Amino acid sequence: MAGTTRKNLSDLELELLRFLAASGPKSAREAAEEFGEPNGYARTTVMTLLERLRQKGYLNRTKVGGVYRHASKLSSGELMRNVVGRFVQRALGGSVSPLVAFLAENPKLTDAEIAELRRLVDEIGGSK
Amino acid sequence: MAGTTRKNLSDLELELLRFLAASGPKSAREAAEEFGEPNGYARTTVMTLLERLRQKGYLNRTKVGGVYRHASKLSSGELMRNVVGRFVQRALGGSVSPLVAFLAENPKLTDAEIAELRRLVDEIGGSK
DNA sequence: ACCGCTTGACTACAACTGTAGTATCCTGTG
DNA sequence: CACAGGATACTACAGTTGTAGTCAAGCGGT
Repeated sequence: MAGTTRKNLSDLELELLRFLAASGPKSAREAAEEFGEPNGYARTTVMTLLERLRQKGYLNRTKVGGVYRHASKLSSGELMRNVVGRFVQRALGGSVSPLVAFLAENPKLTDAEIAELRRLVDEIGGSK
Repeated sequence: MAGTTRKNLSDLELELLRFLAASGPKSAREAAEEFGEPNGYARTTVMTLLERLRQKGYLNRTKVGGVYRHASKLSSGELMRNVVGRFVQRALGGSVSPLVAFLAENPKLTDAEIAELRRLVDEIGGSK
């Protein structure tokens, strides 16, 4: 397996990583401006987070024109899968029922999501 | 709404709270034996956790026959909803798509869960 | 060659977590 | 009533997280 077991991410680290994964590689500067500022974090805070993410193995860093560029190793989708999977393990003890229950009670689903669920249900129902 | 915004739970705290919510009120002794021991935690560790949970407002404590009895304020179901909801906010930025995607890719669903999803889909589809 | 500005490294520090030892306080028993 | 034992409280300590300041190094201009 390709090292899916990286270190834990804190909430803030994850938020930044999600941003990076979604928006593509950023210099510290850009990250600070596009993520930090709007969220009220100082430049140095963002840099600390970037460094921690890097040390935890979530980022690739390459110097481009004298400036580092940080890119998430995981795509947005991979990251999300990872995060949800970890959550299901750690917080739900491996059971997905609470997810299903949550979706069932909280039907703020977009059309796409509904379609996805329908597809899922059909698929399972059909192949069974 | 009745104070849904309690303090954050750490992983371990949550694990213990899930146990309490699922198994009913326990004395520290029982919690240590039934939760701590099997998981390799010392008695005092469990007691620390109980106390932290109590301070965070998740437990009711009543002295019964000279011994405290700790009960989760939330039912198992409420707790799970709470936890999932918080996770969706904090870690997924409010989007449930990753949950749907996770379920779609990870179809280790029980029959009951599948039925629940089907019901959900039908319900939404129907009312639309 | 010097200077300011941009980047990045190092340092800081309190709160929270995981993990538990030690000290104290009841309560029943003799 | 004094003591043993269990129950509870107080204390500890290193690692993580949120949050950022300060210092130093490099580069682009004069």
